[in-house]
Amino acid sequence: MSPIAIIDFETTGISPNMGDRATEVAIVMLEGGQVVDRYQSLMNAGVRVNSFITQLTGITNEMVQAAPPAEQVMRDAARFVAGRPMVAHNAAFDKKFWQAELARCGQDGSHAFACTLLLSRRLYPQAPNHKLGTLAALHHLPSSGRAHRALADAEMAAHLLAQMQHDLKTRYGCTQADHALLMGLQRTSRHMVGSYLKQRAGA
DNA sequence: TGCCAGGCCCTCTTTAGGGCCTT
Repeated sequence: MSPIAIIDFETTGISPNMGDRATEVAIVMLEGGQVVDRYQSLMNAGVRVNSFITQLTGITNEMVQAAPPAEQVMRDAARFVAGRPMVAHNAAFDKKFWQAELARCGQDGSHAFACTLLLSRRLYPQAPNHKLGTLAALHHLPSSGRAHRALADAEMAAHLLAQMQHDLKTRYGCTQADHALLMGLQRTSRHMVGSYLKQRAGA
C-alpha cells in the first residue's frame, strides 16, 4: 500500500484568514500500518505567540524566534510530502494552514486531504466524542510525547488511521483500505456507511 | 483584554440554529 502523509500544525490561532500563522508542523508517513518516516520543525513566521497558545502547546516566543523561517520549513515539508495523499484530524483546519503557508512561498497546496475526525464519526459513532485524545484513549493507542505538540499529535493521528485501516479490513472486509476508500467513506452519509463498505469490500 | 473561522452534522430541521473540532 502506498504511503499516506499525516500532518499536524501548531498555530497562533484558528484562522489564517484572520492573520494566524503556523508555529510548528509535523508530518508522519504511514505505510502498511507502520510509521516509516517523520518530519518535524518549529517555524518562525515573525509573529508573536500569545499566552493561551503557550499554555496549550508549550511553544514559546523564544522557541519560535530561534526556529528556521516559515518559508524554508514549508518548502522542506512540501518536499517531504512529495505529492502523497494527506490525512489530518479535523483536516479542514490543517488544510487551511497548509494551503495558506504554502501560498506564501508560491507553492500549490491543493492536496487531497482525508479527515480522521469525519472517518471516526462514521466508523465509531459510539465514541463519547471525536477529539483526537479521546479516540486515542478509546483505542488504547500509544502516545509519544506531549499532546498539542505537532509530532506527538501527528503520530497519534497516524496510529488512529492505522487502527481504522485495520478495522476496515477485519470488520468490513475492505482489503484495500487506501486513501481513495477513505475519501469515499468520509463523503458517505453515516446512514449509508454499511452499504458503501459492503460495496467496496466486494469491489 | 477579549474577540475572531468554517465545515460537518444533528434535530425540537430543511425558509435554521447550534454543538463539535481544530489552535
